[in-house]
Amino acid sequence: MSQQKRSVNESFFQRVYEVVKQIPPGRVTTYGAIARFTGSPQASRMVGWAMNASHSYSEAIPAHRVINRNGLLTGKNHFRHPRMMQELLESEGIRVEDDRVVDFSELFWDPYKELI
DNA sequence: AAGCTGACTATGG
DNA sequence: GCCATAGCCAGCT
Repeated sequence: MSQQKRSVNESFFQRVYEVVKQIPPGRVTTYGAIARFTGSPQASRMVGWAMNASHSYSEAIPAHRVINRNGLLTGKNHFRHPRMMQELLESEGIRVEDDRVVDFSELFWDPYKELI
């Protein structure tokens, strides 16, 4: 029973990680898009929570490629250094101005379209 | 144990 | 176009 419940929880986090891991370098996506793709359209907060928990995950999760729907780097404060998120993005060729991804709509990576 | 919080988002005024 | 509200749900107090 409890094992079943745990597997459900793992499934949600697992799915989030699986999606995030497949974001190509130089592209970004949103919490909402991942939440929709993982089956809980309104659970975008949980996606952020999953990113917070991604530290204890065995594999590296490119959490810096997950931003909010406005293209803002809302999660930067949760990195080891607040500027790390922007630096990682810029190292992939993404321009960031004032905590916002430039040309966000063009760089947006939609799991539904790209992942099928 | 019940309630608050939060790396969000959509909607309504 | 900004502010308030509500839905979501795991973890923390």
